[in-house]
Amino acid sequence: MSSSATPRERLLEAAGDLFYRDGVHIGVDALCKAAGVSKKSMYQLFRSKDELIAESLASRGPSFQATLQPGPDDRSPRERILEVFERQDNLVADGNYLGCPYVATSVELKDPEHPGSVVARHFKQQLTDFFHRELVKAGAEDPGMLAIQLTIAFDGASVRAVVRAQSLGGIGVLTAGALLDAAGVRAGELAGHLN
Amino acid sequence: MSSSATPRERLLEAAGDLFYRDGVHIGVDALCKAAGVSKKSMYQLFRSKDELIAESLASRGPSFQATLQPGPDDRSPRERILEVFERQDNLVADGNYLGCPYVATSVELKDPEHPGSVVARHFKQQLTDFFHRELVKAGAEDPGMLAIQLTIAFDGASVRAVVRAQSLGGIGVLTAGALLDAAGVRAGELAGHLN
DNA sequence: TTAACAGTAAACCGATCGGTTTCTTTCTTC
DNA sequence: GAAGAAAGAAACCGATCGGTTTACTGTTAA
Repeated sequence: MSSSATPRERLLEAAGDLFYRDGVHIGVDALCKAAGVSKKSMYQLFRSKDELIAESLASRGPSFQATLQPGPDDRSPRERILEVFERQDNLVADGNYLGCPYVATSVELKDPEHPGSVVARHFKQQLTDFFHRELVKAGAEDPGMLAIQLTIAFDGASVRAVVRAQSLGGIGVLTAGALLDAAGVRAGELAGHLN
Repeated sequence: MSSSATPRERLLEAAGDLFYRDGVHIGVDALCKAAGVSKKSMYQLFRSKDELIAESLASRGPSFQATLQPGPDDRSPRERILEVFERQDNLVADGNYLGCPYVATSVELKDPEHPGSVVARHFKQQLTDFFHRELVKAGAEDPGMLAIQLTIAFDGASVRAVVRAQSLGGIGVLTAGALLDAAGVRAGELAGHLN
């Protein structure tokens, strides 16, 4: 039950929800009310609203990662990469999708030195790193470059879902597939199978 | 000189600048002060701040289009498409790039029915339409799909520039090129030259 | 000359902003 | 049961929010 969680946990959860749903400009009063925590407690637990923004983003990192990235299995790197885009497609299709929380926060904050922007940059890099690991396994020629291209496809698809306010209908998966095709990363292929 | 422009023009210009630089949550007082227009005049010229957001976005549409899309020339569709990504690369490299104004506004507003979001959706479609026209000229197999993929690459590259707060270094051009490669749209090729 | 108009400056409205403070309740731990 | 810490409720701070109103200043046109 949520009221049994500590004030800190309740604040982080409410902040994650409300900053995502309404944007980081939502007021501290509304946030504390939603969390069932007094402002006094909030300002004892966090130095400022800005710090709460950053910490709430950071606390959701592992959960977002688990949502998007498949755990270890024996599928090919290409399949595991495309799985990320399929999961994104499902997230969008489920409704209430308002874009990648890290991107949204970065865009709203404007300042790249804001603690929230720093956290966002860090977690965005983790998705690129996942792509990179898989591409190395696949023996891709330029895994660094291709991992960035896939991240671009991911964020571009996310933006499309937000701007058009509709489902992606597999266009993200297709775009990622096209990028993998262009780089010669084929299905079922592992580095050891080459040559 | 800007003070010789009409109050309406001054408001639209200041709104375009400040909503982009600081976000749409900037106050009406600061905006009117920057425009050198009284709040009374503003509320006579625009029904609400929300309408001003939408109108300022719309008034900048043609200028943004001219900045990104090449005019008629005799280069190949592929070259003209890649030109868009080169111009985006230059925009980012010039500094003070805070992402596509339409995407930023959509993300900040959250509500897809907000008049600003409607305008943003409309102008984003115009970029996709440009890609589509060029791809038809090039005789691409599925110009509608590919035009969307290119728009995804464009917005993904834009997001990357914002989140990482650094130049793109040609990654957008390369990503678009890879998508065109995967679809078989080659340099110097026009529909009439096929077969 | 004067009446109408367009525009600015600034006060004003209730509400909310981020943040602090005071007071009270609740819970733990002897 | 008493002492002490933790945390909630709510008042409070100056500033700002979107929006309205009043009062004054130019310009224009009859």
